[in-house]
Amino acid sequence: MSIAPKTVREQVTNQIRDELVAGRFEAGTMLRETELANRFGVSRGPVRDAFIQLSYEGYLAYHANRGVTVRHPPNPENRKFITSLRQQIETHAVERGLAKATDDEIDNIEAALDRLKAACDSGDTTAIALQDIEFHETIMIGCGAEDLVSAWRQLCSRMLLTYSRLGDYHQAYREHVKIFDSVKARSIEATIEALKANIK
Amino acid sequence: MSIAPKTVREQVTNQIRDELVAGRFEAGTMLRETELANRFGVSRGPVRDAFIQLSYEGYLAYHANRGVTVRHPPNPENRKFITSLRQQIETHAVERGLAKATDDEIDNIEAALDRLKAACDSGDTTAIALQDIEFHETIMIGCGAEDLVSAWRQLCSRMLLTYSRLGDYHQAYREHVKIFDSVKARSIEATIEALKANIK
DNA sequence: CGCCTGTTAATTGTTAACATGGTAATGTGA
DNA sequence: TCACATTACCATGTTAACAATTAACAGGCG
Repeated sequence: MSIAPKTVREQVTNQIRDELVAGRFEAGTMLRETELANRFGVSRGPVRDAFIQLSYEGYLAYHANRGVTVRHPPNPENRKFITSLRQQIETHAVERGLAKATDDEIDNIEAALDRLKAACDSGDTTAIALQDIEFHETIMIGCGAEDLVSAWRQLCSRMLLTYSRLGDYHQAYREHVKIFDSVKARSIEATIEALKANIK
Repeated sequence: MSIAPKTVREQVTNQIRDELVAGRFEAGTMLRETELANRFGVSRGPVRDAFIQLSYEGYLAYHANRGVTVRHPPNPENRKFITSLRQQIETHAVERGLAKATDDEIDNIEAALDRLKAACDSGDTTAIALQDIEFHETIMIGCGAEDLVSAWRQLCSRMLLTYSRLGDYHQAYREHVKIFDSVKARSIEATIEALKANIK
């Protein structure tokens, strides 16, 4: 269920997010509604909506009457702390909800894993970063933790601004396979173990 | 620095947020752009912007082409977990940044405390809830943790949907005085202690 | 009788024009 | 030459009209 973006706003939002994660804009850069609207061939409305949304996803900073700027990635110390919070949230979700996950939801997670594999095979680091996070999100939703997803996403998003596990992303993929296998086996302990090995 | 809402969007956003925290809308209720736009005497644009923003603050859930609904407050088990995360974030902010807080920032925190006092004196529980959270936010910003504020806010927001420390809000106020005194004395340990006593 | 399909009313999605505000360049005075 | 006020430009803020989508309902078919 790779959400097919239907509305113009979603397409614009996704496109800008992709470019942000790809590092196309330097941190601190001011983004202009008109410029992006022209580039995408749409009006300023959806671009505006996208700016508000991406601000609250953590990628952009909003300044009234002055537009948005690209946020700086978190500093190393905060990164460590954020990673710890992320582990706690995903662990909590698995502990509380893995047992209740339906087969349908397991299928969704497997589909997310497939998309991650495709991204890894293509070598497109931006796609890998986004699919990586989406895989984890699918697990959380499968565990019935939609409640925590938005806060969790806030924490992860900006980490992506310097996503660079590029070293060996096939290793990263293998870690995710391991996570999925544990999920499929409905083993809470093994899943948490695998998650901890992956989130770092 | 009680942010004076300048744009229509900010006013609309604040107004809707107030009503949400006040419990004016039942959880699951669908909010209509036109209705609110008429009530506030503005066009649908700013209301739309407010919906997107409040969705990402955690109060509303967005459904493409079908508008927004009021989110349900977190269940008791998640509440406990969220409270723990909140404590960790505020503690982390204080540990890393209290020493570097400038006198100006201490003044801002004191101003926030004054506004909380005014709210308590008035007995307006909605205002108390919002000033409570704003006081904590001001501390985090004072400690240079803007980086973590948006995720932190996501966690707190929905808790407000059932803010009910109403029992004795003068006790709550005293707790905040204690926090401020520790902050002013730049005592990291005492501040963390006071925060832990307050966040529960 | 139940299900499917076409229509309709209502709501959100999008657009382009207009209003407002901020920034930076320009010119004036000391 | 520098400080400061003025002004012009450009970007965002807001609006209202128009387009697209949805869900509900009515009619017809199996």
